[in-house]
Amino acid sequence: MDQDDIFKALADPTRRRIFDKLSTGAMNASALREGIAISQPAMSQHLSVLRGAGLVREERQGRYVNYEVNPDGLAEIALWLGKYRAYWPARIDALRALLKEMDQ
Amino acid sequence: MDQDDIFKALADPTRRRIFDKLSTGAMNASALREGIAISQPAMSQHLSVLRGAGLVREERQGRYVNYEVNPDGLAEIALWLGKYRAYWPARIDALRALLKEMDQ
DNA sequence: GAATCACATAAGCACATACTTATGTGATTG
DNA sequence: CAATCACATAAGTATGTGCTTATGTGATTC
Repeated sequence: MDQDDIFKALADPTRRRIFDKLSTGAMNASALREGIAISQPAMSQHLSVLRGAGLVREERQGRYVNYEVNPDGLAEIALWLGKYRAYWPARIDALRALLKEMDQ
Repeated sequence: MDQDDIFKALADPTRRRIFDKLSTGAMNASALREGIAISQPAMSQHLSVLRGAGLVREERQGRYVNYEVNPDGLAEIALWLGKYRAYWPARIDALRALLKEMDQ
């Protein structure tokens, strides 16, 4: 779950799409496949990579496996981004607005 | 300069290291090589990828080419991260503190 | 203006990665 | 308990990627 694993995991557009879908709510691997043209093994492999990177968590539920976003992975990216705050100012108003939103 | 280019660019640890070094201040390709065991062509190729992703800008200065961080690339990552703000709360205090710091 | 410097580009190669088909595994169902 | 379901893993393959050596290009220097 280091930065290398995280960036490598997110380098694949399909995995970003899977992660994005998961962000709308926890769901199992079969539900994740709906709307994404991908085979069952491919989905399983992608989820394994996302899990290894700490971007996703899983939980067995009977014969289903429920997946959900793991905030730790996102926090790691936030920390990486934070290192370069000296270069943010120009276009970062949107991000600042989001954080204000969170304060409510 | 889309998200795919950005994440692919950052997926390589050498490129993240180059970007990190550049974040300490603009410098030319030769200066960037110092302290990083990398050939001249390899450096040139990495810089080309970073530039294509919009993470870095270049400017000819005589026979040198000066490189600097391009804030647009970082802003793009911030926007990506912003989509998942619902999952931030747990560990995001550091980021929030950084933004407060910027307000000063 | 010939040599040199800073960097880019070309071509080739070793390795990584994302997919496929086939099969394995643990849990539920009839 | 046999069949089926949800998912994981294995093995093979095609493509991508990061490096190398060799060469090209534009600018400076002597």
